[in-house]
Amino acid sequence: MLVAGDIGQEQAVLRRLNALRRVSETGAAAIKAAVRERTLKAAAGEDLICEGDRPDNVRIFLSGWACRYKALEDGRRQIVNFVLPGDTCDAHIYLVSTIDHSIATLTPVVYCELERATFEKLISTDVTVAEAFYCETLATGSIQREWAINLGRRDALERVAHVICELYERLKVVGLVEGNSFAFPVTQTDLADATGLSTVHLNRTLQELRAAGLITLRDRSLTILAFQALADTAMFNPNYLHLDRK
Amino acid sequence: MLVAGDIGQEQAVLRRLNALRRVSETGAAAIKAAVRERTLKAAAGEDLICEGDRPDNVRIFLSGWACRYKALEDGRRQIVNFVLPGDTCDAHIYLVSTIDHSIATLTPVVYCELERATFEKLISTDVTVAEAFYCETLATGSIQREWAINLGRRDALERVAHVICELYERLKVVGLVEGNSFAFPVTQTDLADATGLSTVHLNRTLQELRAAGLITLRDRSLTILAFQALADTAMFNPNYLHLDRK
DNA sequence: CGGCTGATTGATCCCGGTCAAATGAGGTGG
DNA sequence: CCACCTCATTTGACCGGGATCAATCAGCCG
Repeated sequence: MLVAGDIGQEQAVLRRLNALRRVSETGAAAIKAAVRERTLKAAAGEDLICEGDRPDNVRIFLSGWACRYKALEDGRRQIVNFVLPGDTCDAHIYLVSTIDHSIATLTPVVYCELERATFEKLISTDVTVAEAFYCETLATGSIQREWAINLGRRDALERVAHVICELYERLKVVGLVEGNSFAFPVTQTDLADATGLSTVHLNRTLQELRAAGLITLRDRSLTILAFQALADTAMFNPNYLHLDRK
Repeated sequence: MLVAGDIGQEQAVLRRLNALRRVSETGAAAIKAAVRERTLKAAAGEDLICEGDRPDNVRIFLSGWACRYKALEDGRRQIVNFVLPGDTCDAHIYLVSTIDHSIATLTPVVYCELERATFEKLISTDVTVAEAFYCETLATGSIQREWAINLGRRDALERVAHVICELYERLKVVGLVEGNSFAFPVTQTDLADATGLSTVHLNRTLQELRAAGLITLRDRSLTILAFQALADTAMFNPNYLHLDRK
């Protein structure tokens, strides 16, 4: 139920890229064509690529959730970012010799892979396409910086609230928020790994957010009951997402 | 004393870019020429650009240290990265509409600013130049991800050790390590903000590293007494820096 | 029904934060 | 040369947020 129908899935990609930087008509057509060329599926809980691998293709996610993560030798794990429908993973990644993090699916996903030549052809067709993908890279970097302050300087309640606000904004751009609710297929273990908390404390923090009347979370569906209050407790400022929606 | 002589400062830039991805002869010449075009100086403790500003130029640092940081309304601050000689800040940044973080100098610095047109001309002269700057962007993103796991999943001792290992490797590439020592012009307050610790605890952690015989730090000079032991306690793996030195 | 995964709760502990003060190293003006 | 100020480092005492350990519970599947 998290995977939308196969037709029109490229809409998420266009919505996301257009929110970052407007793409021309011809550019949009080229993206659609490229995306349709090689569409793949993966089940939940699969590693699409692992730290240490040689980089291969650029991946564009059409539906479902994934995450980027890094692990320490002793098993500690940090999710460094979520990958949502419409997100592009690592444009130009083929320029480096090894991958520095892993990407795992959290749900069944539909995505497309573009080989280097295909991707380079795509961005050379139209300067607005090249710029949009560049903005995607810049925005991903910006999110990563925000996560640094989230992990380094916010306390547990602020941290969890912040991640929820971010996901809400990012999902809204690609049309996956209805009212103030969205599918939230993330395990508490995953959310703990994303916020740098233990699962026990994450659970208690979620309960605190619920008790404060800020969110509802059950059956993998999250509802924000009071967005502004949630954003205030998180000190959330959406600028860093670079989604210039009017 | 932290600012090297004005002649040949572009060496750091070339050394760094070449470590990321080899640049052609003509590309190197173009970079040198562009860097010489507009060289600026700034004192220690200045903000070169602030969160919320409109992006202006691409900056390439020739000497001195700076940092990128983000701050919360209540004054909490997180340094999200250090900027070292040879580093380029935000290639293509002019594509987004507002800057999401600030850059402050930690020492007097010499850097150059390239306007959009100049930068675009530079990367269009030679594909190896464009690719090298792309790799710089990718490497910066990779470092940011490593910092996420550092802040989220390593304890104080591991964290501080890790940052030191990273700085050692990055400085070595640009020739700023002599033996196992390098200039370390970072205040304990700054280092605390980089590691997400309080200054008090950072101080105690440094003492622990000293007591373990891993480092020496005085008069703004840091010596690594036992690199492998330090890397082991940090669980440091340099792959994420993407410095493919032989 | 048994087994599995994920959510929840309780009890205890400790890493690292906070508060407060002392020490030291320039830097400056009289 | 000294008094004084500022900024960085260091130390001591105490506290609390969040980790850890250990069950229990709930839903789902074969």
